[in-house]
Amino acid sequence: MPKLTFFNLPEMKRNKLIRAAEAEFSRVPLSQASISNIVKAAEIPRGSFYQYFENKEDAYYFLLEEQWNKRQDKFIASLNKYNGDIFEAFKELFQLMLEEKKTEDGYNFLKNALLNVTHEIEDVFTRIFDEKQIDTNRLKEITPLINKECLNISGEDEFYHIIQIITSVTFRNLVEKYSRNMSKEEALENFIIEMNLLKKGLYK
Amino acid sequence: MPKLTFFNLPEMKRNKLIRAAEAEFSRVPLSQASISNIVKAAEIPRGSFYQYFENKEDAYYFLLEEQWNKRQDKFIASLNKYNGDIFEAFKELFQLMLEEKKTEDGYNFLKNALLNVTHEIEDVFTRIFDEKQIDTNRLKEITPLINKECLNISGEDEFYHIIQIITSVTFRNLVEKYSRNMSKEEALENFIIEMNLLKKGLYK
DNA sequence: TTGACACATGACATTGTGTCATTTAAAATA
DNA sequence: TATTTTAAATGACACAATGTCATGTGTCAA
Repeated sequence: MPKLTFFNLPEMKRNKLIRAAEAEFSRVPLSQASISNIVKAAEIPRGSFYQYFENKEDAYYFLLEEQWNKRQDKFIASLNKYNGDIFEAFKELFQLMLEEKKTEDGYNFLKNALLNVTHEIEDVFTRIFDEKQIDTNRLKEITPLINKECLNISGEDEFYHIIQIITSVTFRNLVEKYSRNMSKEEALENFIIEMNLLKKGLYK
Repeated sequence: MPKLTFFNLPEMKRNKLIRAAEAEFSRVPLSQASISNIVKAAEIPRGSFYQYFENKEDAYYFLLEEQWNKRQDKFIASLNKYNGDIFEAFKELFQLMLEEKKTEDGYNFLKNALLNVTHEIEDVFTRIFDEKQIDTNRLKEITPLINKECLNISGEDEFYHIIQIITSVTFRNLVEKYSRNMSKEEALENFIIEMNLLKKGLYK
């Protein structure tokens, strides 16, 4: 997390810094991003950056989580909207991710994140469902919303694995969309085919 | 690919360099690995490294592909062994990957690869199945081996997606094994649960 | 013997990181 | 208001890494 001094910053200065960091992380993936570029764009001295953040990663994950939290909320809203149909909720989340326009700031930020998913980055995306991360998952909110009637599960344990499966497939479809520069329509079509396969089972 | 001079190197010198590179890429993930460390361990001058490789990445992907090709061969052998049962073949591949001992050189190399899967790295692991990569996929070998009788598919198109699904789930199980430091047994158990869910379908 | 060529070498310019002693500003206290 | 204390800002610096390039070395064919 950023240090206290960051949050105490006057809004204008903080926003300028955030925009500068976003621009740098949109230009190149985390590992190639440079603090020097960020401070140059934000017009702050190098030492100040370290007054606000531990390091590059600290700034990056702050931005990534901020972006992602918004979508988590929308996902939970979708679950409500579709009476707990988890497939429909994932489909809506997937579509939401496709909406990002190439011209918008967020597009390249997201693209760089997805094409360079370290385990830590994937964690940010999936921790909402992660049994093991008690403090950041939102299973208590999600689980009761879900309509388990239509899911083909025997025990509570299997439910967790179902989420894991849907998540990995959704995630890979998203990565592929960006790596292959697919159109919205093409990406959605592939996604739906795979979701239907998941539903009906791969085996006779 | 490494340059010609690399392959012309006397075997001893080349092996020493390979071992040095492997050691460095086992120590830290690609983005943090340093050429300086490699040349120090290999006892070659810095300029020589650039005589042999384009850069760090060039050396890395050479080693990664070398390691992975061996396992691809074993995967195809498994497919034969189980009369084209793709689930059994994937299970054997998964088990093979679990066999890596913590003490062995390969363990940390693999771990660093899996916990920092950029799109390029994932490509190395999955290109054997990739329709779009005509020169490196091995679908011509694999497809005829597969027993499609027991697969729940309507068209040829769906077959490709089935592979995609199994691959993503297998891959994530592998990543999780390393990120959570799971035992061989625990990892295998989870993997089997998810493969069975895939077979029977997630939906009633 | 000489010239051509491939390869080897390490110093160098450049770019980046994280730290720290010092300065500046703001807030608390007398 | 004057003084002290605390927090924040600043940029020079030490260190590490990258990729290049001018120069050196050795081999082989003419």
